[in-house]
Amino acid sequence: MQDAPGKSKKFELAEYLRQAILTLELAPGSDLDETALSALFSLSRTPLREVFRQLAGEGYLDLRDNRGARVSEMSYRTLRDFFLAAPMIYGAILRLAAQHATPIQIEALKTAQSTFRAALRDGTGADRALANNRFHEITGEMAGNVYLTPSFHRLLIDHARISMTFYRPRDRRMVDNVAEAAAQHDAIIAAIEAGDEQAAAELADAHWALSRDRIELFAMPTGLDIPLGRPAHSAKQGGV
Amino acid sequence: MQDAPGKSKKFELAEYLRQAILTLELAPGSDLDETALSALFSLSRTPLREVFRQLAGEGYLDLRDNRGARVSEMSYRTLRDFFLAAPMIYGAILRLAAQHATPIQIEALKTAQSTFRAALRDGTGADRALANNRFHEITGEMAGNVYLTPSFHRLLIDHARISMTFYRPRDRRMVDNVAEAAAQHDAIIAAIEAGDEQAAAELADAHWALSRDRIELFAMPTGLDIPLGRPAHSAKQGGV
DNA sequence: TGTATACATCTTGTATACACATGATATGCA
DNA sequence: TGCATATCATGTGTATACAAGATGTATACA
Repeated sequence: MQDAPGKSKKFELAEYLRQAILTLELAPGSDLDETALSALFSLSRTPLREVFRQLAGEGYLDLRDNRGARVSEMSYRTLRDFFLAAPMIYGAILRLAAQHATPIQIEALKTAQSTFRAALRDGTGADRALANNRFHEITGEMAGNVYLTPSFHRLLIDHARISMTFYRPRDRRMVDNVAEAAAQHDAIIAAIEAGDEQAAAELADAHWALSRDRIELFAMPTGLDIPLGRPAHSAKQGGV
Repeated sequence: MQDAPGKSKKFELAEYLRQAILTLELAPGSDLDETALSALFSLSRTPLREVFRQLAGEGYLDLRDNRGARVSEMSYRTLRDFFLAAPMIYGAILRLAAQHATPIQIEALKTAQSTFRAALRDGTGADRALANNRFHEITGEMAGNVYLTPSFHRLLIDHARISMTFYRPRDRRMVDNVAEAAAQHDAIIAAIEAGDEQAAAELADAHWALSRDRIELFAMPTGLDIPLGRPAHSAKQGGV
């Protein structure tokens, strides 16, 4: 699966783990088996363990002495911490992005945005989350502040996982919400291209407000329209 | 030197490297020799390399493929980035610290502060930098926000290194400046203990303003009171 | 039946040997 | 003399073997 040595095996492994964690293919808190992964990627345990330590540093994994690696946890505590930190950090990132973005980076951002829109139309939830993640990572590169980047990356990791957790593609309001998020991305691109840092900062706030709304839609769904006494699990609703 | 196995050798090594980097004992950009360190800590290269990767994740080291580890660089760019990010992050940290600090943490902070004052009186520059670093690390623990912590730690690393670079213990104004910083620490403790987040946030700003002043004192020294033609390096000025 | 201890098994941690990449020096050719 | 290529030295990257620690199970005893 990953024997094409276009990049090093370590890089492939790290990339796989990152994607799998972002898309919840590897659930928060789940254990990673060194021997199994080592066999799967035909890589010995030595470099594999180095990758573990690196990903732990990036916030994807937790390492416990003598007891192996786990995908980093998500709790209600982290959700609260998340929405405290995210608007501040992201506001700063977009402000700096508007100041410093290069034409090449702006092109990359536009490309990422069309990938994101394509994922909204045709892709799976994982495609959508990864494309969205890529879009925001580029804004981080534009900002180019080494002191903000580490926290921003941690935020992006859990942003992807929170989105994967709370998004319901069957809920019309969710779909509308995400469509609006895509529109905000376009506005973000415009603000950055214009070098309008004030607009960029305001869009950052709006983008997180929308994200909070999405979670509230999940936490407070519309009531089920089913009379009492009729078992809910028999309410079949058809295909994809 | 480190054969007391109170903690694991890996931990000892990591701790040594962190301290050495914070105090500029290991200069920014300098190369680390795996074999030499491996011999020095009587630890094989395998665990040593794992420590390298971890410290790279924490921002102490840069890893380059096939070309070993280096102490992470400091440039004029990082200095600018630093003072952009620091007030925002530290303001948030102190705000949250004022909200969440536990009595035990407040005790730890007071202890750290007396250690810091002791270092000001009797200690070396390195003692002072490490004690100051510890003080601020505790405020980070108090805030307890996993998304802010990584950036805050990066800031603290370079804060220590910047302080070590720019502090002149022979300059009276520098000494006054640092004494005022110590007074601010006391005020920070008081604000946290009182749960006064507004005061804490304002102190964060003031603390960074003072730090900027310190660097300006270095960049713009008082003119040498020596007639032209007399070589500066012969101006001997006596002991510690 | 419940608890504690010893043993077996599995997993993680470290050391060592070797393979591979990089950079410096030397050698051949124009 | 200048440049290109070959060779070698140094140091990084990986695999494997073994040691040490942790967990689960079975047995003995209260």
